[in-house]
Amino acid sequence: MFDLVYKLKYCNRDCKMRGRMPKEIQLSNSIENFLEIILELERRNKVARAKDIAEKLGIQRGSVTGALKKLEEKKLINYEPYSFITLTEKGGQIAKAVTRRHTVLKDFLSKVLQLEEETAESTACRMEHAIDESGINRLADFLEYFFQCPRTGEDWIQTFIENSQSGKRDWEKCDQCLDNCKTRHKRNIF
Amino acid sequence: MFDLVYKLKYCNRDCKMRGRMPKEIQLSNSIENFLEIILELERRNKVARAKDIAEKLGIQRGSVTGALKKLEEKKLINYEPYSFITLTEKGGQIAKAVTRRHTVLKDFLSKVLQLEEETAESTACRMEHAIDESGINRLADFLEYFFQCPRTGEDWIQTFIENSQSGKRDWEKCDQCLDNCKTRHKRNIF
DNA sequence: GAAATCAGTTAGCTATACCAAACAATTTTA
DNA sequence: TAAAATTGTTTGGTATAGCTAACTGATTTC
Repeated sequence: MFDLVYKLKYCNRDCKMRGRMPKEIQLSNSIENFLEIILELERRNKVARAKDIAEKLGIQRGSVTGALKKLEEKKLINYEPYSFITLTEKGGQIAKAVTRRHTVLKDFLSKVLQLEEETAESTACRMEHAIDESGINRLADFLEYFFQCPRTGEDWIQTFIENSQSGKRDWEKCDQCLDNCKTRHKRNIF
Repeated sequence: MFDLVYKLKYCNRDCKMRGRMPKEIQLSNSIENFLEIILELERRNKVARAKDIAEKLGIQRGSVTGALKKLEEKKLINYEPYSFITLTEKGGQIAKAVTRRHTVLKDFLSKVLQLEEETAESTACRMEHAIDESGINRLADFLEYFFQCPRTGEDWIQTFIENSQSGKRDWEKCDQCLDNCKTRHKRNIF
């Protein structure tokens, strides 16, 4: 029945809009957002409340009730009418994974690409549904290594930003720059 | 009427799922995908045909007709029933922008993060709708600078991948590594 | 402890984005 | 050029994800 989805090459495999995504395979962006926000509220207030979820997501309270029922059906939250809301084990795991994807992406956007705080935040929030675990793990590794390796890190970014703003490329200075790397590295070791 | 969308802070501003996105502000993922594929087909065959669009997107021919009508309404394509399909000026501009976002993201995923071809492709296809022009421009700058600067580029990536696979960090070798950078840089200049 | 307020639910509605299957137009080909 | 095959459209339907407004349950407050 969902054969087509798998027959496709490249992006189209996962690009199809949501109307009829096989449930057991992937959660919709909307559901991932719900879980993410419920986790946040749980951490802050022990339990999540429909009103706060609605506020955070910028949707009406009425829309929340429907979504909660769906989350309950999928056994992602503990919920019955008028009760408080908590994540199940399964729901918690997914919520944490989504949150991690968000954080890693935001770090890349703000710390490496130096996008503004708000832009990084909103972009990460949209991207977090688009990258899988292997991808996000690689990006996390990248970030870690990037800020540890003497060849990269803060000062590389500074030079990159300067260059990308001015458009100039001054390869005369590279020798000096590499020497500075060595100096900094020695300072960090001792 | 759409006030709520703008009042929200952080990600939620743009994270809301599609049912009622103000049309003049942003195109849906689905529409961006249509434009992208029509551009691709146009470049290959001069015009796009519903059948090929359906195939590329992995949807039924019937679903294409409906979408084409919407695209025509928005003046993004030239279309009337049973006609061939071409992009309007406006549609072409958007299609090119989407395609560029796709390409830049894919380059980052495959060339920097070294994700497999297919994973990079499908991830880029999902991410391309999530990043704005300023973000993609910065990422493009990043890629350009990353592969030009003697401190980064191919060999940095190789070391990063080795390190991220083995998990080991051998900061003893950094001096040698930085010297190698200088040597390579000299070779490239002369 | 009753009235008022706040929070959650329900009901009915809209828009997007798809599907399948029947049908119609266009091309191909025999 | 008529039948067959292909391509495009229409129709009626589903699922998601939201909306508003009326209503109901729970909690304050006086």
